[in-house]
Amino acid sequence: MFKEFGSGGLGLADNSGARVAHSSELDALIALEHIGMRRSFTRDEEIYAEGDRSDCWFRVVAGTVRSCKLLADGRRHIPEFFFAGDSFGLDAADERFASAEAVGDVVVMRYPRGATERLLDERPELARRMCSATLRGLTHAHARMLLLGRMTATERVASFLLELAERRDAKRAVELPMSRYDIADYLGLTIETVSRVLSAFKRDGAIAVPSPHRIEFRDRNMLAELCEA
Amino acid sequence: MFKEFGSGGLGLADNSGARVAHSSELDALIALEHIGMRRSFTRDEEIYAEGDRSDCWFRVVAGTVRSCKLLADGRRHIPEFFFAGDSFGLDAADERFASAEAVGDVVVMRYPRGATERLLDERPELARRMCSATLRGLTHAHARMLLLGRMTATERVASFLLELAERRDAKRAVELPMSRYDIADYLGLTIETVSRVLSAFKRDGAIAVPSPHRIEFRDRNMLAELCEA
DNA sequence: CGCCAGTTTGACCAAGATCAACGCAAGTGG
DNA sequence: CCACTTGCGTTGATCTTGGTCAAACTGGCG
Repeated sequence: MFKEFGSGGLGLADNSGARVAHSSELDALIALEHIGMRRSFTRDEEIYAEGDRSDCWFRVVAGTVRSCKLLADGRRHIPEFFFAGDSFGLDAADERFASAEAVGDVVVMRYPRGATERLLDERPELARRMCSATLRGLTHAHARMLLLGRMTATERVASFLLELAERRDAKRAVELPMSRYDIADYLGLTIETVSRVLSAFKRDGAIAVPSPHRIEFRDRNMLAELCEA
Repeated sequence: MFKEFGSGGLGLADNSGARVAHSSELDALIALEHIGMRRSFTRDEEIYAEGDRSDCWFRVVAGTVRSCKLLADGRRHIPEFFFAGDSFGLDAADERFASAEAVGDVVVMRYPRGATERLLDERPELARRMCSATLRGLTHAHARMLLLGRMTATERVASFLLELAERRDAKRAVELPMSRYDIADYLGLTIETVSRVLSAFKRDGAIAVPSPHRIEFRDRNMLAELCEA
């Protein structure tokens, strides 16, 4: 069910686009790289906080980023994970709705908002790309609402594993860079439920779990059947 | 918590924008109106179906539209309602992810995709507006994920009432154009739970319900406290 | 070796779903 | 004009899924 992902890439690392960027587009992408700055973060470090001014956006170079939203009583929700090549932090409001944190060690490019907007004015092709990345993000958000609103715990975990596999282009196994807490808060469940569902999948021979952060697919069909609309 | 809404308007009916459109922008918006066609739909009529080619998008002129996603076993989810002034159906994928249906009698403007794209190429201001409407839609989607993933039934219904009131600019009372089924599928609950929560609010003096489709606020604070992050 | 964080497992509990009955107003047809 | 139906909405009783609380396991590291 997950054909569309994240806020997506913008093209440099984009291997899903049908056409190769022609030269003016390529120029634009190179120009974009010039206004960006490389930044590194370590595990659990905050890239930006809820309520910060959203005066820049990012692209993941390496590692995994989670965005987080906290409720007053401590309940946490993770609207999205971002992997290498994904953009994040491009926001309509000028205050951050959610924070962004490094799941492990992370390298990102940071693009200031002002310079980006000037660039977009000059390069309509780039603006187009940016817009369609946002649109893809919206599609993905809709798929996630369906998951959170109407799917069972089993279906959620199965969808999650397959989504991850597809995003990371993994056929036989998938690395889980995030903790059970992160997975639970992404899926609207508790760590115990996530753990139990994974154990059930293991029992049923759908997956193997050689280490808590690695899942091997044994019967991918079984998982796929669980989450098809 | 709901400061940002739907896929938003694009300007003609937009009273929230800080600046008045200057003349070239206005031209662009008028040009947009020229490529649109007025269409009417009656209660429960389908505006487009899941899987249709997404070769156009719409703006609601009057009435309420729901978008719908059906799971194989009949479970339904409503990712979004659209009211007068909201745009919908602008999609990244070229197949519709969800259908759109008229909640009651509805009038919409229909804009073909091709003509829109040509217009956007000529009018960067309009493209900018379009893009930021999409971005607002994404913010709203994130708020909805939080609701579906982490909020209780009581909090969901309270948020829903306040969201509706804010979107329709209603201070003391709000009209519910949709059925309890629609509300339930929007909030990831059942009709029974929605009904029970409304009854509880009534008992507690937070609202009055003179008719099933009209809610009057008696203690808005009580509702607000229930859903603040 | 023992500690610690993260994960798993088990026993129990509760929020919300399900199933079923009832209410109520708007049609409909005799 | 009044029975009868029909489509929603409400309420109540019971059940289930997933949450809560608590204990046990596991692998890495001082």
